Amino acid sequence: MSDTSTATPESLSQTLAESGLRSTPQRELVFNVLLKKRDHPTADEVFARVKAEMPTISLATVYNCLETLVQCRVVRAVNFERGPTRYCPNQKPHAHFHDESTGSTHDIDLPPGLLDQVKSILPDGYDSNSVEIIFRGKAKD
Amino acid sequence: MSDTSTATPESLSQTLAESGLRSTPQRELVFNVLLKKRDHPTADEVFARVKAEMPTISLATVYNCLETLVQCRVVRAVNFERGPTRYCPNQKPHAHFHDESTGSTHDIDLPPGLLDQVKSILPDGYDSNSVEIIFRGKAKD
DNA sequence: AGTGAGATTTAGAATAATTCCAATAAACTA
DNA sequence: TAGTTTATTGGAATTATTCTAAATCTCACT
Ligand SMILES: [Mn+2]
Ligand SMILES: [Mn+2]
Ligand SMILES: [Zn+2]
Ligand SMILES: [Zn+2]
Repeated sequence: MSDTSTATPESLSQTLAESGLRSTPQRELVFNVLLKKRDHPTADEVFARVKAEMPTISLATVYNCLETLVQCRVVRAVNFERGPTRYCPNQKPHAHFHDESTGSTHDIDLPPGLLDQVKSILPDGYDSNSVEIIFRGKAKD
Repeated sequence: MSDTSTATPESLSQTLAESGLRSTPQRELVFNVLLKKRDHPTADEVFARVKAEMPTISLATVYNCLETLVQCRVVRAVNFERGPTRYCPNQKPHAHFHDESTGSTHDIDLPPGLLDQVKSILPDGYDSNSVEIIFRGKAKD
């Protein structure tokens, strides 16, 4: 059973190509680091993880790569409070749960139809192409 | 018919007092400016509007007042993308619609029960005390 | 009314995250 | 392989916000 929720490493170079962008070791590594530990890291955290494998990479490049991955829609940028942007490789539509006691962020699967249901509250004249749902609270564990 | 969705100017000093804080001309004015034009201004925008009436106020004070109003829960801080925090005096539970073509933000009323319905998707062990819903798209007008 | 304690405001310095820039390097194309 | 375009890099610049320390204000108490 293959995971359709995220692009696989092999498919990244294809996705990049489809956008007229090149596959580079930096882009591949940044993406792999996001896939490996899905804790919604900041750019700085991605930088630290990536540097362990590619010590010469620069922070500017990490920002560039993340931006590129977001443009290609293989990664989502998440902002739920002032503070560094966080990055998420989960391609499946999902909500975010921000645990206020630990500071950690969890993905919450959405039951089919929920997004449409939520979109249906929009008055006439509002045409939405994306819905973001953010929970805040405390999670067991 | 009184508007129960936002605190009235008179009630602010009471709300402040309940939190052990003082009512000051700066706090009152910052709050009134938010009530007067509900376009989710940034701190800088609030500063500009407030300065028109109180030319000696400082930006630091505007930040301080906004922070105070958020603590007292008479104002909501809104962050849906990297970029300056925006401030909203609508106390009623509501969603935000971010119009990508104009950059403007609209409040969307929530039908009763919707928040509970959305909260009900949370798996066991997740205890949420707030839900935020953000739409992105284009609005007529 | 006068005094002192604590709260608030203020200007400017400091910080954090991100973006910009101009030079180098790498990748693709012909 | 030469030429062209795209990507990476380190450092400077920018933006939004927070911090700091001094001045001012408010309130409670006399
Ligand atoms: Mn970051
Ligand atoms: Mn601002
Ligand atoms: Zn996520
Ligand atoms: Zn609002």
